[in-house]
Amino acid sequence: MTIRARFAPSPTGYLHIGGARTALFSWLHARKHGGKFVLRIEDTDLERSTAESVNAILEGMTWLGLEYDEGPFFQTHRFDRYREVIQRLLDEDKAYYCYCTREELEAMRAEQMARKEKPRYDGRCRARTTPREGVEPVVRFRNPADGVVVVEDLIRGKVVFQNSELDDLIIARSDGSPTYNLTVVVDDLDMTVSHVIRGDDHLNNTPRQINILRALGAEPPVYAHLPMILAEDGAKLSKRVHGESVSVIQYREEGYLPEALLNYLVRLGWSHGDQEVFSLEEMVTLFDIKDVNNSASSINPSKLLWLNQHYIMQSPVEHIAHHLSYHLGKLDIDPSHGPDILEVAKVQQERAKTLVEMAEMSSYFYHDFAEFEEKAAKKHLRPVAAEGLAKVRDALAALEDWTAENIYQAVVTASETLELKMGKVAQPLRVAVSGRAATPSIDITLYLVGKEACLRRIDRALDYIAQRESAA
RNA sequence: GCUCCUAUCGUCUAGCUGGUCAGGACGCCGGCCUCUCACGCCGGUAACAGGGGUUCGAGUCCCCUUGGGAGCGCCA
Repeated sequence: MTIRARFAPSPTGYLHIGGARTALFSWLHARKHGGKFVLRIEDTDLERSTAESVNAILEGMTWLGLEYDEGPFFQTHRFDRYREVIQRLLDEDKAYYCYCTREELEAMRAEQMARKEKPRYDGRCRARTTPREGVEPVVRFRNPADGVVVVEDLIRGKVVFQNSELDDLIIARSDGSPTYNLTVVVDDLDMTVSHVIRGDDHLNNTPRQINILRALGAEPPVYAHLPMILAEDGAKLSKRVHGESVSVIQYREEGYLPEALLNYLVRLGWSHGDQEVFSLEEMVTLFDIKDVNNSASSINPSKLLWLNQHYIMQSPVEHIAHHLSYHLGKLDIDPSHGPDILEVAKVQQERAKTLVEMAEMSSYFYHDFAEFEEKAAKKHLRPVAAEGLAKVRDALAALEDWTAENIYQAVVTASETLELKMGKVAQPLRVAVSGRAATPSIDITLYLVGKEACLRRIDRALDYIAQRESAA
């Protein structure tokens, strides 16, 4: 049997972190077994589905690199097929028309709740043979009244449901459109899906789907229900309370590498001994859906950040430069004017936790900064620093070859002649040239900023100190 | 309310068929390195939800309680 897994999001928003992990696990399962990964868009809810959401999901999948072998299939394109199946169930008396109005159903539920019973359809239209005037009927599936449904879940093990707990669910609305539980079953069947890997929240739907499947004379696929991903505060992830931080694309905008997010996600509910870092290839070979945990996990932003930094450090510099260029662009910086972006990326690789941070801390390489960081200037651009600064300035101005090595020598020589520790000269110099107290090593920093800009900025710092002195 | 799922450091987790000083990672704290920041290195912090069983022995198996989550829609 060839393995066929699928990811079936409904396009009612962007691709969120939980959906991304579900997609990843399903994708990994398919890849590991040399199977196929199918993408299906569950857009039968015409009210809430949007084309923008479809695009956002596809964009998210592409950015993560979770390419699909088939699809995207749209359920809205398959209505004829669903109608056919519904008709067949009706013909075989495995489904029936229900003429209850929404009001009646609501009243029934309210009564049941009042009696502390589980709200469920009581089957009052099961035996009805005549239509009701003025009511467009829905179609209900005739669920077996007794016996049990056993879900053999790859993650949960055997889960048993009593048929008596299940009611006759609606498979077609009064306008004839099919509902979720019907479309899922038909699609998984038609698309010969062998493994349904999805969120835990669907576990309770599974016995209903199995019953429909059996009524259709089919055998159920293999199920694997993934534990939920909770927000940092342990609450359910929601756009309303957690904002954009649940959107995959938002992570891209905030300077995360897709491989870091993927690595972070794969460790949520899954592990392989003590290993923390996994390349995509390793995930594919090491991942086993059976090893997935069964309890929910909360997302931990600081660990994601750590992984992101790890990947920024480990990646080839070209790869980082490519991403850095995107984020510099967002800051209105054109990296073609200024130092080689490869060199910038190289020196910043181990200092930035995100690419956004890297872009921000690299801006002074490309243009003069507006003003000195207040704290840095206060601490380092003091009158006592003026002499050292002036001395280095002259030494730097005299340099014929603007190389990191020569710059380093100039700084060392200046501090030695003044009998100062190197830091006493380097720190003011750093602030003068970059506007801030933390940069790559002083020689590289000056080298990348360039001779002309360095001298100009040192003069500016000297003016600043003089002004400060006269003000005092 | 009913049904289902679930429970190891703050967080992610290891702990296969019962015997470990309950391990790793992130974070946090301290130290080293050092021109700053960061990296790196060294060290520290911190957990088996509670209660019953089974057993010579339970984080591990069973039951109960409590906590958390999901579902109970003409949403998916």
